[in-house]
Amino acid sequence: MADVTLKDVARVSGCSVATVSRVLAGTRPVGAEVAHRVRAAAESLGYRPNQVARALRNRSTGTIGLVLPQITNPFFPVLVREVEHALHAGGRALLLADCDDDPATEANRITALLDRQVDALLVIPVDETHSRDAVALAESRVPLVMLDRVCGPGIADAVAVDNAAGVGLVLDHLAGTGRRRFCFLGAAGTASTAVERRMAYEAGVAALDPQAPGRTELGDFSLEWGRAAAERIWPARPDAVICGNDLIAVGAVQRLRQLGADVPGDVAVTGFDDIPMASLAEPNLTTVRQPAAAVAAEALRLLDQRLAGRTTEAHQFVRLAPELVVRASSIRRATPPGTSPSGTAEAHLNLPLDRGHLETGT
Amino acid sequence: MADVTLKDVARVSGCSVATVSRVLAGTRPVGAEVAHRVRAAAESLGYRPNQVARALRNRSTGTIGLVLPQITNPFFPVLVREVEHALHAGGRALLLADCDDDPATEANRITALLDRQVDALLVIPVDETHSRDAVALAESRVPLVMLDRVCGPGIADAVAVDNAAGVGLVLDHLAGTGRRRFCFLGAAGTASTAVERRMAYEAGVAALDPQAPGRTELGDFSLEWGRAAAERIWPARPDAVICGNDLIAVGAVQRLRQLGADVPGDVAVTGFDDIPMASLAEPNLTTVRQPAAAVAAEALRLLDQRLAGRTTEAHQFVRLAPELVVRASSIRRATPPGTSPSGTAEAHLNLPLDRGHLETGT
DNA sequence: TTGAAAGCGCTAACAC
DNA sequence: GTGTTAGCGCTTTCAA
Repeated sequence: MADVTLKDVARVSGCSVATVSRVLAGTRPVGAEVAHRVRAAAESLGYRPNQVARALRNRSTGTIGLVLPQITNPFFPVLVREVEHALHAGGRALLLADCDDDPATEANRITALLDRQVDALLVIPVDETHSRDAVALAESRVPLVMLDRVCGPGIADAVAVDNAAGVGLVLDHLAGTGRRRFCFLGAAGTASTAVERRMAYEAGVAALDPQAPGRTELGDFSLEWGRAAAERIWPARPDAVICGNDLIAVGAVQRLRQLGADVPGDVAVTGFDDIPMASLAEPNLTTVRQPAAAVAAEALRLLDQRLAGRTTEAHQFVRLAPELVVRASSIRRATPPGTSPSGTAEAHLNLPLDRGHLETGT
Repeated sequence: MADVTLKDVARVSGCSVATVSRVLAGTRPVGAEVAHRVRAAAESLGYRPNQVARALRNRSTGTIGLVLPQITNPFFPVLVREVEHALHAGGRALLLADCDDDPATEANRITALLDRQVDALLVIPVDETHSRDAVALAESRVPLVMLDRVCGPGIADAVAVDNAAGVGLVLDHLAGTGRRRFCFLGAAGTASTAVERRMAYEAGVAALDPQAPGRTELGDFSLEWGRAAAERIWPARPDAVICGNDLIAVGAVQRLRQLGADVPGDVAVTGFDDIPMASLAEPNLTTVRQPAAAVAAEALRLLDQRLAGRTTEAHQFVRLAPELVVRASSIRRATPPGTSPSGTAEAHLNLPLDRGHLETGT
């Protein structure tokens, strides 16, 4: 039962290892009768090709590495699932590496996977700048595609959601439902998602609310920080809190309510990503959905393209369109409360509601 | 820069591949001067041992497979993280397989990983009965440890939380805070966690509330099902809803509130696992915390023990103690509402509050 | 202490 | 069509 090799199958079926290999791989024509004998022998012996030997010989392990910042970040598991399924469906396997949100760890993980001769790498870079060198180095050794987050331009193929467009959708929606005092709770780091969302917000909000840039808090993509930031921002009495991701938004909603704010009556709160938690928060969170399955599929398509050999072509950067998911956290009630419960009504700006879109397309 | 082999290092340092191998592996004494030359050459060439070749020769890939039901189940990512970090710290790597909660897929994934010559397998079985054969087969080929969930007795080493003890903690807590009409929303399947929690509930609740067994709903470990089940159970006006996991509990709380129930005023709701979402739900969810880090560490300890050779010893089954985390969803308010808001006060049983514990220990 | 050589299991020339 | 054989890159006897 243990460790049946080609040689065993050859002996039992009375032919050479080469013939057996050919039958099993179907790589070259083989006599029908012999082929049958070989297959029968392989079957009865329970032969399973040793993938390590095959990998050494073929210079291909059939293994893809996925390097991500933190598997406990609730947006990533769905991405992992999509990637895993696609890979196994193609007879490949997934080596997973978790970087603990640390670029140094990320560099180590990447070299560890390269040492293991992965055929290609999928990387969600921890940081737009600090991940650059490790990613660039890896890209020179093996096909590599960044997904969800990216670092630097032209460093490798990449697929990500159009974060600017997503923020644009949020601003349109909030402005269109009468919100006028915006603020932003985002991540300070240089993860590309953090940067892009922050920049898009600044660019888009200027026309809507000139004071808004002064009401920006930057920390990290966590729930705890969302709570703390909400506390700092609330005295400015915004009527719309745009958050860099769903975790921040959920934390913000919790704290705002504790502070006596009515969400969405006094203040709308929006997130980004549409993690499972978003639809469970109280109130359900308006957010920007990332097309996770499409991101994974597109990343693998780019990878297969590189693996198929067109390795010299220029790097591709695919941007996928996000989708606004409007839920309770940003919806004006049919019967608005007569008085501003917090007693701090503010002057509102008057601006056209249908401002230009922010989407940048590809 | 690409593909420096032992032979290259040997040539540059002017000695044989055998010597180079010995220097780098430190496996046998080598002349100090030669050793130095070798190391310098390896360094300057950027030599990295090819793990695949090493694996073929050593009959060990340094790779561990982790097979789990669904990475999107929010309890698993933390387990994955712990396992991944422990493995990489030991110079090993993690092959991840996601079974889509399907035993047939699970069997395929397991053989795929075995074909890739994983040194050992960590398995969270999808199902107590349907996963059995595949796990048993795998266990005969390679060291294998089940974690979190188990299947069948004595099929392999296993480490899991003491689910019965956990349910006991919940029952004690609820009974001790005056709850008297219990009901249970659990999973119908034969995942071991589902079975053990269900059985423990039935065994433990009998003495507290003879009618309780009639108020049991069984479905699956999902939020959606938790919502539906809450709707079915509410007409019976329980004052305590014990759920098989946190997802069910969060769903139940949502629907109960929609139905006008006051949680925890009218009815306490408890979960199991303490996933991140539990502390975010409104109200925060009382639940049973699984010691995820300890589960992972213990599983790897058992694995290393097997890998170290004591392969003939009897299977070990380690049970880890859970911890009750009391949060708002089960706490009686300091000032209880004078009237039962739902207007359906029920007769309460009178039972001693300090019933015997359910814990079974190891 | 060092080198030559065998061989892990497989595939692909290259012969016949 | 089929067999023989040379490696893939590494570790480890076995000799020297």
